[in-house]
Amino acid sequence: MTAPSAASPVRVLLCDDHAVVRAGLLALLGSAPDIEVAGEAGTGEEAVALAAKLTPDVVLMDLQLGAGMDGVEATRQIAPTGVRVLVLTTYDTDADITRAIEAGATGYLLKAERPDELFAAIHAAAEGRTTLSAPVASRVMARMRSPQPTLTDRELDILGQLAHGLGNRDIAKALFISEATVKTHLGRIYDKLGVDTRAGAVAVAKERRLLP
Amino acid sequence: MTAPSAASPVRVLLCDDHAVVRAGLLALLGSAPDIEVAGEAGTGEEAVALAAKLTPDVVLMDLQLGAGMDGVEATRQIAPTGVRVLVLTTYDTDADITRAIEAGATGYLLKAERPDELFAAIHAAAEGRTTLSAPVASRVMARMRSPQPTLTDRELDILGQLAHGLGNRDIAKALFISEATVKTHLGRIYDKLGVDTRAGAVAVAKERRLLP
DNA sequence: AGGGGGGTCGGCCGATCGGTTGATGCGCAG
DNA sequence: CTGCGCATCAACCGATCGGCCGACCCCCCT
Repeated sequence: MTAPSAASPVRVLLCDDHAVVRAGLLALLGSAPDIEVAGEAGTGEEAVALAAKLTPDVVLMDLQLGAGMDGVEATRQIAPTGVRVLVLTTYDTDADITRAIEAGATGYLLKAERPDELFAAIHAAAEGRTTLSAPVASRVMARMRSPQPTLTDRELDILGQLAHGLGNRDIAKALFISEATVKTHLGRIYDKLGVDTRAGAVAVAKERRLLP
Repeated sequence: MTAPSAASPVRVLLCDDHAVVRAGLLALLGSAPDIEVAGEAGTGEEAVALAAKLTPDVVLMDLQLGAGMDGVEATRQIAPTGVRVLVLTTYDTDADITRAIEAGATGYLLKAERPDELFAAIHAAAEGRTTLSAPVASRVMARMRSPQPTLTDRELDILGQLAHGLGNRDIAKALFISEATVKTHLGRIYDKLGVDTRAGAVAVAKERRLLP
């Protein structure tokens, strides 16, 4: 190791909406001598504020934060300030990974990861190095090889209404466009999702977590 | 308190597929003097085996356990042995709550709960008393007042196929029944879910986690 | 100026869906 | 025995969907 273990510890800000998980992480990280928990946040808004106030070395960020700002949005606001964001979440969905990375996350770990990997990843993140959990790395590579088609914002709008079970006419009214336009978008959505029915599109959308 | 705090501590078995959460809970519960972690399990199968071997006072059970046996099934196997099962999970979905309770869970806590509530709930569970997180209790009460319609097994079959985006003809073929029967079931499913389209049914099904 | 991607429309038509009514057989509790 | 719930099937009809054309506009980029 080139990094001295007796040097100043890495200061970490926890962000998770589950109090039990926060408390658990707090206790867990407390057992690592060279890691210090500088603060805790239960919401995205709190995380952004505390990251600015405490300027920790690393923010440990969950993506699902219940109501309000989600982890991706919080990451998008924190990353530009120079504070490293290490995502620690449950899901390894393509959409989550992509959004987190393009929001500026330094690393992406799964909660299923071994604790010592978590410690290592925190130190890596503090130095700006990227760490990805194995399944995440795999998915990233897979995506590189065969790029998934990306839905446009408008297509996601249509998909959102579709997931509420609305018919074409109602979707049209909800989005202030004509029914013909809805059908055009739907056709493209089917193409991109590899599907040919509404129900199938909703299923794939829920599966890939394309919708909130 | 009638319970002496200096008496033998409550022995707890952790079951969660996330190593980080397990380690965190381990550290967290270690800080409670009258709670002792007797073991950890990362899968349902492990939990069942360890519950039989260690006979802890309480099993802290997550419902989502990744692949293999889920938390409900594990609970169903552990509860009859007399070992209390305290569910500690993320979601407060009607379906999850119902299934866990009817599987024999003694309590149902959310990970968003405060740690001291968790400690209290563990002690309560050890004595056979039930603890429910506030949102869970609310949902249980709401369900009591206006009982949600329950889908029959067959209807869940149809719903499962529907969630794959199949058309009526394909659903019929997949389940070895006639298209007419599929439509009859669908009509009842629409009624029960308060919906009138296939896409809507899929959305509600995914929302309430009626499907695996 | 040209080109491309995204969003917006319209029309057409066959296939499918959604709703309804009615009927049969089965198991189970009162 | 007699309901009752559940699963199964049939036939019908209007409404909707899905797929296929082609078209226009706007913005960004080369």
